[in-house]
Amino acid sequence: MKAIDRFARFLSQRRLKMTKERRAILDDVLSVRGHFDVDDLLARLRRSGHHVSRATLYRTLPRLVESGLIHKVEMAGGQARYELMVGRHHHDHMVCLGCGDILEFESAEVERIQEEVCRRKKFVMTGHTHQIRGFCASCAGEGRAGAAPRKVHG
Amino acid sequence: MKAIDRFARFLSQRRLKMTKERRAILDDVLSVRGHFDVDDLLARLRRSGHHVSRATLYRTLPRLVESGLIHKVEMAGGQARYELMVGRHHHDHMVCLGCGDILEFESAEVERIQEEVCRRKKFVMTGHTHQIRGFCASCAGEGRAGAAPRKVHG
DNA sequence: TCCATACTTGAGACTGAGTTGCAACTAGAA
DNA sequence: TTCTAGTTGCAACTCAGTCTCAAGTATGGA
Repeated sequence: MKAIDRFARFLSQRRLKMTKERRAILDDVLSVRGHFDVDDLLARLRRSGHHVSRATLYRTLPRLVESGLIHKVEMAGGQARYELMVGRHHHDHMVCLGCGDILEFESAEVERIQEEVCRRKKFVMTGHTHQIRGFCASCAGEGRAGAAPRKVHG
Repeated sequence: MKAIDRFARFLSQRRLKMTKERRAILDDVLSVRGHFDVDDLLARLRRSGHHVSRATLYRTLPRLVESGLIHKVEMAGGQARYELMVGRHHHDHMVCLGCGDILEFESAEVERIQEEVCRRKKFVMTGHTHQIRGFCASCAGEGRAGAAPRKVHG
């Protein structure tokens, strides 16, 4: 089933509407690979001639997250990033403090341990965040002391 | 070695000064058990007659973190919490979306896997965040649908 | 003990990410 | 086509945290 149809179904199931703004946002999101933030998305939308307001974008992204089409990555410092989840399964992130790059990793074992921990404490898990911070191979190579953290778009 | 002496040494090693504000903040932090945020701390300081400004508190907390006396816990949504690390070692958190409670867990195995992952990708880890979100035993018990997330102090 | 000075402080302005109120607009069921 | 609940853009707002700057102070040295 195509992503747009999944979203349409998701919306109609809760009496929400498929507007041209929502369609434009989803189209754009589907065309990106890797991680993006609100500004990336907004800039790309404008470039492609769609004038979606920042407010609408902020209102739509949670819908896309709920529908399972994208995933929100909470970064330390409070700004969020997103990534497409269509055809992918859960993974966690390594964030480079040098170049801002995000690497992915997954570990069934970590998932298993988490579930075990929750069972032991009778905690009902609804989600988790597992992020490793540090320096990627190339940033570490050029000497991490010199690599000041910077925000990288795109 | 007492915490205050550790902090004094930490400060003098980098030509920073031990002021009465910093002493008051550390005193207060040492008296709390569990997790706290900036407002908790500020309120307690005022109650105990110390008038430390918000700005100073925000300036001092990173120093306490660097010195290893406390640890910063980045919460989803962007507000930070802190916890005393004196005499404790690393652990991660389970955050209850119902009552705001924070449970702790630790797993040497997860740490091991993380290191393995980093080695494989030649990533130099400087830190990590591993948070499980969900509902604690008592909030899950009373039916999680009804438990709206709320912010709890203390 | 006194001094010099680099480090600190408080107040308030500011920032950046995200949210909200509201009047005008619109998707989509009937 | 009509009706109405849901949606939009804008601008004002919130919230956590940062920054500026003038006034104050801890601390090593004379």
